[in-house]
Amino acid sequence: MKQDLKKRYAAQAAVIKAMAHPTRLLILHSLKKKETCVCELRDLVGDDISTVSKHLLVLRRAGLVAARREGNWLHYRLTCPCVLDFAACVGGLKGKCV
Amino acid sequence: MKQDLKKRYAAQAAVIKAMAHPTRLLILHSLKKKETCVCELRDLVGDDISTVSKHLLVLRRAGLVAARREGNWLHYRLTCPCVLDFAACVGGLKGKCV
DNA sequence: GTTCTATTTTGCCAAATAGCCAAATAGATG
DNA sequence: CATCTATTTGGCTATTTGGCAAAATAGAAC
Repeated sequence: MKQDLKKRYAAQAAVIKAMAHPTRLLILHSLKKKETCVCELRDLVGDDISTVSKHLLVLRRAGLVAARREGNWLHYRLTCPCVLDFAACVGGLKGKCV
Repeated sequence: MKQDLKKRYAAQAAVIKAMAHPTRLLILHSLKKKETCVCELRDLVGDDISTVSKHLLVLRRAGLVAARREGNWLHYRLTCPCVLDFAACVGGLKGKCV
């Protein structure tokens, strides 16, 4: 495998991996509608808030979300809504393809 | 989180997770060009053939590839080329988005 | 300063993953 | 039948992940 190719696929895989969790997909879809603070996301997801925070860290590191502070709250937002078009494509994969 | 929603995101995440590895992305992109046997993929990837075989199992289970036997060889093919459009979008994520 | 609230970080554990090697399998061919 | 070839499976180890709970942090408000 050529080195530059290897690097490019590693970079792509890192982003895809960040999306590869049900909770994180839920968060991404929720953020598509509007900026949301962590506690609101915790209510939506239902996990411990520290767990939600870790998922947000994963998404932040991948460059998929960013945060904006407003008083005590951190408002998270999607940086690149286009990534969710993909999830829809993937949605009903089985059965549809050859 | 509503149950049906949870299930849908779990199903999507399973497919995305299958794509979330540099070697598997390489394999998928290679298969986009043409059907390929395992030994050819091993040469391309450079890992042990058993490792490549396991990656193919992951992709098969996700419904992303399928195999066709011809003599001694198994020819793998992409079942749903559309999934790769996404990888391109994800490629240069950092820097491009807000 | 202290206190309160939202969020992150740390520590821990169980489960999943990726890789190699060796052994097993499936089909072709002698 | 035995043998060869392509591929898969099983076993092992090292590493990563996801979850909770407790402790730490950052900023607002008193």
